[in-house]
Amino acid sequence: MSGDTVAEDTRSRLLATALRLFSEHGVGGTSLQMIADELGVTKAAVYYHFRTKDEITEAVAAPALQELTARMAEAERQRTRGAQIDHALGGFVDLIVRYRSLIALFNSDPGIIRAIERSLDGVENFAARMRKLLAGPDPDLATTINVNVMLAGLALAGGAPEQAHLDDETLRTHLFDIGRRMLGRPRRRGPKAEDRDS
Amino acid sequence: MSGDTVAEDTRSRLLATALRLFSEHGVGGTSLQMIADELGVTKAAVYYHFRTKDEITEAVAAPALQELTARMAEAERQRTRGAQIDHALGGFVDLIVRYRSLIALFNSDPGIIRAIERSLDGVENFAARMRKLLAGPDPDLATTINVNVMLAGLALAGGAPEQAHLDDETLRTHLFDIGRRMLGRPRRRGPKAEDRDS
DNA sequence: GTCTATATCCCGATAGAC
DNA sequence: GTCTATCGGGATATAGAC
Repeated sequence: MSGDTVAEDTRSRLLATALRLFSEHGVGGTSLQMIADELGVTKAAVYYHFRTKDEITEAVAAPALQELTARMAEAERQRTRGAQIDHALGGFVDLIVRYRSLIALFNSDPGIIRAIERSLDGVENFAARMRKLLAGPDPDLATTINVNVMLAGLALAGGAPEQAHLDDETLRTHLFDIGRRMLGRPRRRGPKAEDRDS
Repeated sequence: MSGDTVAEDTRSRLLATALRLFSEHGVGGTSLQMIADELGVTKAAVYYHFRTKDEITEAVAAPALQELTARMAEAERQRTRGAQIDHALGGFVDLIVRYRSLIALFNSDPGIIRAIERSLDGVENFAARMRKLLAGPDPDLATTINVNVMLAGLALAGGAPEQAHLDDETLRTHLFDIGRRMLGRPRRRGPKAEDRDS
C-alpha cells in the first residue's frame, strides 16, 4: 500500500497544483484547462482523476474539515462545560490559524462552500455542532447571535489579508482571547502580562 | 430630466430583475440570458445597457456602498470619539440589517467582491476607514484584530441564514450590543429591559 | 438611441480511440 | 491513463435593422 505510484502521484500532484492555482486566482478563476496545462496534460486527463471540478475543490478542503470534526468530537467528550468550551474554541482557533490560507481562499470564493455542503453532510452540521458546544444546550437569542458573530468573525478575520503578516502563535493568542471575551470568559492563562487590555 | 423614458426605464427594470434573479439563483447561477428572457429582450440588449456582467453586479451593490460612505463621513464629522464610534457602529449595523439579503447574496457567491473591488476604489478603503473610526488613530495589535473580528463577524452573521427569521429591529439591537461589548463600551440606551442578558 | 441577429471564444463535461 | 473530438451553454463582441 506504499503507493499506486503513477496514479497516486498524478492525483496528489493534481491536488497540489489545484491548491496553488486556487490560491492565486480563486476557485472560480481557475479553469480545468489551467490545471491541465500546468500539469502538462489535457482537460480530459484531469477528468479521469476527478469526475467534476467540485470534487477537486472538496478534496482540497477535506483535510481541514476532517480535523475540525476530530476536534469537535474531542471537545464533546469533555465532561465540564468549561472544558468543552476551551477545547472547542481552542481547536477552532487553531485550525483557523493553521489553515488560514485555505480560509482566505474560501472567503474569496464562497461558492465553494455550497459545493462542499452538497457532498459532505454539510457545513451546516459543523456550524450547528460548534454552536451547541459554545452556546450550550439551550441558549437564548442573545447568546446564539453572539456565538454566530464570534464564529464568523474569528474565521473571516483569521483568514483576512490584514492578519496575513502575523505569525501563527500571535494570531492564535489574540483570536483565542477575543473568543473568550465574547463568551464572557476572560482569559485564564497569562502568557506574560497579567493585565493586557489597557 | 424626469426620464429618458425608454432607456432609463429599461435600465432600472433590468436592475430590479437582476437583483431578483441574483437572490433566487445567486450571481453565478444567473446568466445574462435569463435576465434577457425575463425582460423579453435579447442578451445583446442587456449588453447595450451594461458592458459586462460585473457592471450589473456593481450597479446592484452600489446603493448600499454609497450609503455606507455617507454614514462614515457623518461619523467622521463627530467631534468626540464616543460619538464617532456610536455613529460608525450604529450606521454599520443599520446597513447590515437593511441590506442583509444583499450581504447573503454576496456571501453565497464568488468573485463578486473582487469585481466590486476592481471598480470602486476597493472595499479595502471602506474597511480601513471603518477601522480607523472604531479603533482610533493609533491602535495596538489587540485592538486592531478585535475590530477586524467585530466588523467581519457582524457583517457575516447579520447576513447569515440563521438570523434571517429575525425582524430588523431585533437583529439591529443585538448586533449593536455585541459591537459595543466588543469595543469595551457596554450599552447605554435601554430599549425596554435594564438587565437583559440573564 | 435602442435593440436583434449572429459570431467568437472559453468553460465544464462526455464519448470513444489509443 | 491519457488523448482527440465534440457538446451545450456561458460571457462577450460586432454589424446592422429600426
